[in-house]
Amino acid sequence: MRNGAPKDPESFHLEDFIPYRLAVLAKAVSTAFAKTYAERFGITIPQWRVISVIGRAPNCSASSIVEHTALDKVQVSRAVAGLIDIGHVERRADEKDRRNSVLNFTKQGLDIYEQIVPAGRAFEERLMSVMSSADIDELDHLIDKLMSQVKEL
Amino acid sequence: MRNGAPKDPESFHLEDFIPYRLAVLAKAVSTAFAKTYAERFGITIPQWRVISVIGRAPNCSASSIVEHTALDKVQVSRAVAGLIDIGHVERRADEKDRRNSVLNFTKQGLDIYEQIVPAGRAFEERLMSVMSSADIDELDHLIDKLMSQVKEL
DNA sequence: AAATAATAGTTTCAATTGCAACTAAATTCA
DNA sequence: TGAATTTAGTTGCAATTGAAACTATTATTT
Repeated sequence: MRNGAPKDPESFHLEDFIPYRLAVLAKAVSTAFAKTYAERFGITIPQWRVISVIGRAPNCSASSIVEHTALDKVQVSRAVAGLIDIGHVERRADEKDRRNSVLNFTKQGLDIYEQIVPAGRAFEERLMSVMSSADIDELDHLIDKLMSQVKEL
Repeated sequence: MRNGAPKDPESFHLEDFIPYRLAVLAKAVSTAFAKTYAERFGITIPQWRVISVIGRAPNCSASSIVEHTALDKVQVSRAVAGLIDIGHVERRADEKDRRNSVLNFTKQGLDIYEQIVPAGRAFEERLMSVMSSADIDELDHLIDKLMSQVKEL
């Protein structure tokens, strides 16, 4: 085919279209992962992300969670509220700036965190077990590259 | 570190976690892509998928759309209903089996389809423009591999 | 042939989400 | 200082989504 020639619309295959393929893959991965903790720990995907950030950065604020989770402030607010409801997280006000919340695990929340992180690692390991370490490096690299490019569009 | 030694939960970085990275990337790509057609054509992501299938397979049924779009039958039903509402698609009953619908573009819908496919290709091209063709092959291969693996979990 | 089950697709209702408006606290500006 | 602005986070409301029940039609069983 001549270079740059228009292609027939009919020759467009959704299943080969990268945005579609990425969406389907990401959804399948998220769903499979959520199944490993949803019933077991009674938390949602946003709550999982929030827990992982509080674990790394105790005493953090809701806005620092926003920065580290690709969740917006409404999603974080609701995820945190849910975690407080079920007794995994406690919130106090920052005495230096009372607009900021200071978030930490309860004893129970810490316990969940310590189970959840190994479970996440185990899931990732099973997911990646079919890939060589060169594949994994390549995947990381491609995700980074696509992520920067999509921000340019 | 000793092989297989337990890692500190604190050393878990969400931003390096493949399921998270895939979810964030896929969402960014879908959102960026949707922006290129949402206002311009007034359609949603599921409707985009439905249009692309009807274009390839005129006279198709809703269930064949389900098979080709990773949408469930409720999503397809609603997407098709919306496309009928805005005059892009028409539905008749299959005379051989009146449970099946037979879906086709209206004249207007065909017109949209013929604009939308090149727009999709152009988006994909811009997205992939930073990647070598070896990268693209690798990406396709990695997506396939992950997709098969996730089904096993 | 009548009853039963299966298939295609739709609808209902509850839960989730997303946006905009809101409250409260801190900061800047006049 | 006091008024206006900005920042942190929450809430209300409308739109979207998801699961289960439902309708209509065809296929199967007895």
